[in-house]
Amino acid sequence: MPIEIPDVVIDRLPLYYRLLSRLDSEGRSVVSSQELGEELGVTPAQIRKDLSYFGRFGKQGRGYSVPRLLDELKAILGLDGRWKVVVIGIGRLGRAIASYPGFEGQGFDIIALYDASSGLVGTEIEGQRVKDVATLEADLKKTAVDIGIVAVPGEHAQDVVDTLVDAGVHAILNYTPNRVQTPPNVEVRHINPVLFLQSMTYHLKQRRGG
Amino acid sequence: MPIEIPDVVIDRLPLYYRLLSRLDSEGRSVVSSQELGEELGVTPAQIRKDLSYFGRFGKQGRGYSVPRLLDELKAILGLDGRWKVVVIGIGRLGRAIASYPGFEGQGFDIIALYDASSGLVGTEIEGQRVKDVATLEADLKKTAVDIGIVAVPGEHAQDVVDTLVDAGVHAILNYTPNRVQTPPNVEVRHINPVLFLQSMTYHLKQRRGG
DNA sequence: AAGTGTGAACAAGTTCACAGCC
DNA sequence: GGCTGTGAACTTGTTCACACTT
Repeated sequence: MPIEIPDVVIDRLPLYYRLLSRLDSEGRSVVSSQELGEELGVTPAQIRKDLSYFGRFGKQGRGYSVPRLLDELKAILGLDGRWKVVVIGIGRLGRAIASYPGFEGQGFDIIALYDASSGLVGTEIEGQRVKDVATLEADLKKTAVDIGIVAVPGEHAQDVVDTLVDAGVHAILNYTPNRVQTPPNVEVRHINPVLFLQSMTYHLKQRRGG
Repeated sequence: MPIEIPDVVIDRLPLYYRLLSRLDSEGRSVVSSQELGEELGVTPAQIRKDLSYFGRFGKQGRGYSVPRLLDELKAILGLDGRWKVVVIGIGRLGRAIASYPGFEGQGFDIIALYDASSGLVGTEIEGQRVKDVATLEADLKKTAVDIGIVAVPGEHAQDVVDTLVDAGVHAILNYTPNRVQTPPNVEVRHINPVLFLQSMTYHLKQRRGG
C-alpha cells in the first residue's frame, strides 16, 4: 500500500458497490464513470480517482465491466466473507434493527440479541432468544464478534461500548444520541436522526428568508 | 451575513447544540472552546471558527456563556419554533420512528402517519390514526408540512419523495436504501446503516492485515 | 471515437498563532 | 492569565484536462 487512502473515499465505495449490484442484477455488463456519476450525483472524475486508489479496473474507450468492478469492490470492502454482529438493546428500535432484512443479504449475520430488561430476556425476536446483557462480556470472550450495534437508552451507551471494546470488538454502530469515547483503533458510526433534522431546519429557515 | 457558510459547519452546529443542552441542564454557566472540543473530539479552533460565522458569542479570558450560546444556536438552527413532520411507511422501522421520543422534545411534531397497506390504514399507532398514503397529496395541499420522513419499501421511495416535493416539502429524511433525486432547493438526508457497516468492514479488514 | 487514469491546478476545510480583550 | 476571534498557512479533497489505450 504505497499511499494512504482518504476516509471519504472509503465511505463512498459502498455507494458505488450498491449501484453496481443493481446494474448487475439488471444484466448490465459495462458502465462508464459518467453514468455512475449521474446516477449518484457525483462527478465522473471523482469516481475514476476514487477507484484508481485501488487499481486500474476500467478499459479506455469502453468503461468498467460491471461484474468485474462489483467483484473488486466486494473484495476491497471485505464483503466476500460474512461478519458477526450483535445487537444490544431490544426496544422498538432494536427490534426494527434485528428484523431489518438488509443486513443478512449483505453478509452481516446477527448472531445474538441482548437486553437488560427481565421482561424481554428469554423472549424470541426473529427466531433469536434475547439474552441478558449481563452475559455479554462472557459471551464475547467465548465467541469473537466483529460489529456491535448499540440501541440501548443513551445513558448506558458508553458502558455497553466499553464492554464491547474491552472484549476486542473494533466496529460499533451507535444508534443512541450520545457520542461515545473509544480508542483510535475502533471504528464508530453514529446514527442520530435528530441531528439531521436540525441541520435541515437551518436550511428551511434560510429559504423562508431568515 | 456577508460570506457563505460551509455546509459542514451547519452539520456540526446540532452537535454543539446538543452538548450545550446537556451542560445547561447540569447547571454549567460558562464553558471554553477547549472543553467543548474535548467532549466532542473536535479541535477548539474549529469550534471557535464555526461559531464566528454567526457572531461573537464568547468573552475573552472567560469562554462562552452556556445559556447564551444555547439560545443563539437555537435561533440559528430554527429550533425556537416547532416543525411539522409526516412519516410515510409504517412498517417496523416506521413504527420505531413514530414512537421515537427524541423528536417531540426537540420541536418536531409528527402530525400524521401514512401507509399503503389496507391492514394498517385506520389502526392506531402512538395515538395517531394511520392514514392511507393515497390521501397524502391532498392532505399536503390542505396542511403545509415541513419535513417528510420516508420509511417505505425502497422501490416506492422516489414516488413518495416526488409527491412530497411537488407539494412543497423542502426537507426529506430518507430511511430507504435507495438514493432519491430531488431539485437542488430540497434538503435530503439518507440514513442507511448498511453503508456504515460496509465502510467499517473495510477498516476491519485492514486491521487483520488485509 | 470514446472513456480511463492521473499529475497538476484548484477549491474547500482545518489548524496555527497571535493580537486583542476581559 | 486566560481565552476568544480571525487572518494566514497549511492540509485535505475535488476537478480539470489531456496523454494514452482500446
